[in-house]
Amino acid sequence: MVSKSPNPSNTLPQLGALELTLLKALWQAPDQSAHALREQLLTSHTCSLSTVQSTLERLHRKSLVNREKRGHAYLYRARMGRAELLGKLLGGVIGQLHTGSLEPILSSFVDFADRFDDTSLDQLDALVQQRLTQRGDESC
Amino acid sequence: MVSKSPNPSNTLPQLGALELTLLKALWQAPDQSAHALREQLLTSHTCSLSTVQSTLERLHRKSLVNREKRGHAYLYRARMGRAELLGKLLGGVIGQLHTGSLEPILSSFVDFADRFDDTSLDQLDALVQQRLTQRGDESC
DNA sequence: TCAGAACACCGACCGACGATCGGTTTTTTC
DNA sequence: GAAAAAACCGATCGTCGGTCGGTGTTCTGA
Repeated sequence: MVSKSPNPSNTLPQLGALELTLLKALWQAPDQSAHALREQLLTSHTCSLSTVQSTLERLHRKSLVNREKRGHAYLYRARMGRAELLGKLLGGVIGQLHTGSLEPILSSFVDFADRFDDTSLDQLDALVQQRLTQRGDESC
Repeated sequence: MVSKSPNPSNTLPQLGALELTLLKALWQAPDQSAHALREQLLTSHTCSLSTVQSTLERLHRKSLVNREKRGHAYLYRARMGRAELLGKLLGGVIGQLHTGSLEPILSSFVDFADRFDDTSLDQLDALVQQRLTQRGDESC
């Protein structure tokens, strides 16, 4: 097991810059080798193959990517989608600051959405309505 | 030297456990001294006064608390409310994973809210409606 | 079959950061 | 002026992400 309990469940491990870059690359094109990923990054970020491998290894330990041996190389693939990871990270941040009541959280988020652009509140409204309808269907 | 040159603007500084604890204490009762804060923490977390002071100093450097000299001691006060900080942190996480389009973000959040408990979607709906109405008022 | 290429694997180092503390200096206060 | 209290100044420790080189293992093609 990897736990070692360094984390009192207080904070979730931060994602580093390269980790994030690799995840994004894997979302764009799954099942890539370390070699391919490094090639793909060369325009924006140059580093050795070892670095890419180590970082992928770390992502694997964090259960953020799966890998499968193809020949003698690994093919990596993101374990969860962008939206799912975002949900997890949001949950982590919220967990740090929650008061028990959900209202301040929702309020903060509506606030955030409202500041984003002019149409975001309407989009949010639409999504909520859609979800409410959907829920109504399921419960009957 | 204290180095500085903090963030490559990639990730926002993580809040540590003690930092968070102190922040929460300051939200509950503003304008407290390091001494008072330490006293208040003794039940859950014992550490020296120096530790509390250093941590408050760090929060001050991060512009998360203001302080004012009262006698020979500082009185600390959170610079932003819980909801505001939460908004900032949400923005940070979202900034790491945004695709340009807002929709996946909103979707992730609705998803998160829906899983939280049975009433959260309705609460969210109410908040959105309220905000929409409010916005309509302002624009006229 | 065998040599070289490609890759995983291991360990090391660095810089940043949060937590922690002790010693020293400054400020209050009696 | 002396004692108490607090700020101030490092110093240490553990974790983490990024970085790399060396070594061993596995393919692959001539």
